[in-house]
Amino acid sequence: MAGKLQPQRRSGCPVSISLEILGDRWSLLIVRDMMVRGYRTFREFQHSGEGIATNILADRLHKLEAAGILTVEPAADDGRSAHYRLTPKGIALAPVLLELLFWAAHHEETAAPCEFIAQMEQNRAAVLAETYRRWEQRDPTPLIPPFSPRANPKTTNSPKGKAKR
Amino acid sequence: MAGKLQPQRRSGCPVSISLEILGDRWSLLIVRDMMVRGYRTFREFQHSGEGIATNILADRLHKLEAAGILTVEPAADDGRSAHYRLTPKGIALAPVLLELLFWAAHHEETAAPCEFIAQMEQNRAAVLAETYRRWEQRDPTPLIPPFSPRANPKTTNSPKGKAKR
DNA sequence: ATATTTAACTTGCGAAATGCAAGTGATATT
DNA sequence: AATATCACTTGCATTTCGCAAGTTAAATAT
Repeated sequence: MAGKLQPQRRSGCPVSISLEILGDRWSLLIVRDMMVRGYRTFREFQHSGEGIATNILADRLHKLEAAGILTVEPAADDGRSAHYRLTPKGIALAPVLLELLFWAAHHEETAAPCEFIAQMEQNRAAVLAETYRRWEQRDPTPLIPPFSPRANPKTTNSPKGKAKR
Repeated sequence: MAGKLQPQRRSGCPVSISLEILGDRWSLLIVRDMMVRGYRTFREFQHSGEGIATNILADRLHKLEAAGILTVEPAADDGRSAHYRLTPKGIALAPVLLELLFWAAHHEETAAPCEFIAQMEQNRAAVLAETYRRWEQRDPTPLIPPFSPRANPKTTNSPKGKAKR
């Protein structure tokens, strides 16, 4: 509800502005989940592997919505659930995510197979086109399977804890 | 001196790893200063417009060095000063910065002239090649002039304050 | 019809990061 | 010899983060 508007920018530099909106450890990860994995619900983000806390997740979803990067609407089939979706402004982050992917794949030890990365790098345009198609057609099948399936077993409010009382 | 090694990764996803290293409001801005403006000294980063606090700047420079993104060496001509320089891993962030630049230029109100942006988008490869050449040859002339020259007049430890006593 | 789950949050709280102003020490300049 | 500059560091108040637990409404099971 609180449509908090940005108080002021520290400069007019586009890079600086990007970082004011997206410069934290979680925002782009949520965008990744929506973009390449087809995630749409709070629950899916929560269990996507990196173990984001629920309060932080709620906060980031609000901020991304306020920034015009995603929208929310109640799920048609389940009154409890909501569906988050990238806006055109949100899906336009695809090239940024792709370059971050390539950079880390080359310079850090990641779970991404080199061969797979090389293939994507040679077909950059096709990968982006397919990403865009999936978004346009609301195709929720994952573009890329999650690397390293069981990365962080511990999750806040683990369903394992079976509500003691 | 404290070469602090990353304790552990939250997942093997390259995007996630990128964000663990670069996911804050300042790190990529320092990389931008080095890459496109040719900045090399603490002082230049400090006065680059966005008003980073000196303790944060020192911290980020250490972390970027620890991550292998930049190196430091004492300045040849001035014993007080140090020169920071991007490593190959650091200059490889050029495509990421470029995409962040394009994204904000299209979707936010920035100080970047549309015409200028359009030209860069059409010559992406050339822009990257020139960026790389400048780095390789240690050419410090700015690739892009700072947008919005006088953005944030207030700076920590402003030199205006003329050391009262 | 009632009890139990489930989805999506919110709240409380200690720990860590951030931002600001001032201070320090080693050069360099006047 | 005195002063200015560079690259930090320190102290401290404020903000954000991360974790665990609690809440509300809607769906499902009994």
